[in-house]
Amino acid sequence: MARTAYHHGDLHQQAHDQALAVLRLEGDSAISLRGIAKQIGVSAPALYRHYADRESLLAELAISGFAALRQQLLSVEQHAPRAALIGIGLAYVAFAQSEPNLYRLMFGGRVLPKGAHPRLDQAGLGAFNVLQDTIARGQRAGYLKPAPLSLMTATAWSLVHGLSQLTIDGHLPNADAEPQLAEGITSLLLEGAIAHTDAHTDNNEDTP
Amino acid sequence: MARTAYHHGDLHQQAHDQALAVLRLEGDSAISLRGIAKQIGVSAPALYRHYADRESLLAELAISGFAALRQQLLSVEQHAPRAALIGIGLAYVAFAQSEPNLYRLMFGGRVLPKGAHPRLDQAGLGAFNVLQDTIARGQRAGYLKPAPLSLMTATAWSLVHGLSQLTIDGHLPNADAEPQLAEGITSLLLEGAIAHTDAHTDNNEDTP
DNA sequence: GTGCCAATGTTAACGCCGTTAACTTATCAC
DNA sequence: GTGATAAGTTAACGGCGTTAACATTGGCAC
Repeated sequence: MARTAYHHGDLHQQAHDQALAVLRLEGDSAISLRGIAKQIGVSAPALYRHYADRESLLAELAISGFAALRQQLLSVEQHAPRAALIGIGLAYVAFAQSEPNLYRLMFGGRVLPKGAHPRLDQAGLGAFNVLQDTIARGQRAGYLKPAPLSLMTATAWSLVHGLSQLTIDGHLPNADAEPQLAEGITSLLLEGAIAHTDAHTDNNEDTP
Repeated sequence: MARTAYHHGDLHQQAHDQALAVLRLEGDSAISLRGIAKQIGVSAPALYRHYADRESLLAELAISGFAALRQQLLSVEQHAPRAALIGIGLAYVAFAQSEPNLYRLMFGGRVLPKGAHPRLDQAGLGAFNVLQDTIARGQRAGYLKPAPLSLMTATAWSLVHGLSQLTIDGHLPNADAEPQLAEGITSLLLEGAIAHTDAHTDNNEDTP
């Protein structure tokens, strides 16, 4: 069976793209199968040949979102431990801010109760692992204290996820100095996470 | 106009309670005005005498959620700075875990785009201020370093909010040791936030 | 080439939803 | 009592997800 052009063409991909466009502009609640079908120029039940239901389409959007997040995190320079850790935090928050509606879908928790969609869980782990690997590298380099890896990863992820969510929803009152905020927050956490080897125990900022 | 019993009774409050019950059991997307009206024993348009639309009902649920969160945070013992800070973090996460669907509604971001509902924003600030006051107290006591208050508050809030969201959605892989996790995370951040006065630079736990 | 099968599309319909319009009823002020 | 008004009613519109039943088309066996 050809995947290039059949009755209509690659309806699967077109529906995915159209749904992503609606998501970006109006959020996931504005995604309707009937609306997508109409804008593609196809009948609504045709979508059910490619997606089991509306939730499956949203899950696929979230999966591609996690893949994109993973790629953005993988592109962070990994030479200097401190720069890598701060860089990955900034990259994470930057992704959420560049795709707020997609990020809300990925972590909204309303769709797909976490164990229902194996591919979605795996995609989330793929992004999570990049963060964990960076922290493990910082530990092996002796930059981070040898606390349990799971604890440090959970802490770092909680921080960047919380900051992402709060900023894209406008909850932080003084979000004006936002880039400095992300860096300042990451640095503040790092000061509690670095190994105190009599080298950098105090305010050791490397920002101009 | 009496507020005790009219045609039906206190429909406003009953609708609120019924919606909250549905929210707790099935999440906000399961809240339908028709369903609530039917279970109360009233006609669906009757609800429009008390709520402008479905979003207003959800906003009111979120407002009462923020009030409940504020009360829970206010009940934290405020004597010792470190105990107060860890206690408020644990209380915050405990609230999210005890009311996951309500917490998702409060911070979901899909409903009420942040500036649309003034009472909702004010309720959020009410909870936020308790956290900020605790941090300010810790600074005045000399326990926390004199970094900008907005930065420290944003960091703390990001951390507890992120941890709450990740745990209630089951994203943290090893959430088995969850109470220890919340405390360990809070302590880890604190080690970067406390003032290093040659008094408690290392692992200075005050828990049994 | 022909014929069949499975994949992919169509229209019609069901039941639910939010919301509005038009109307009815009960309570309070006087 | 008698309006005015708040609080309820039924009827209806349009949109939604989803399913059933039917139609079409591409590709493969022969």
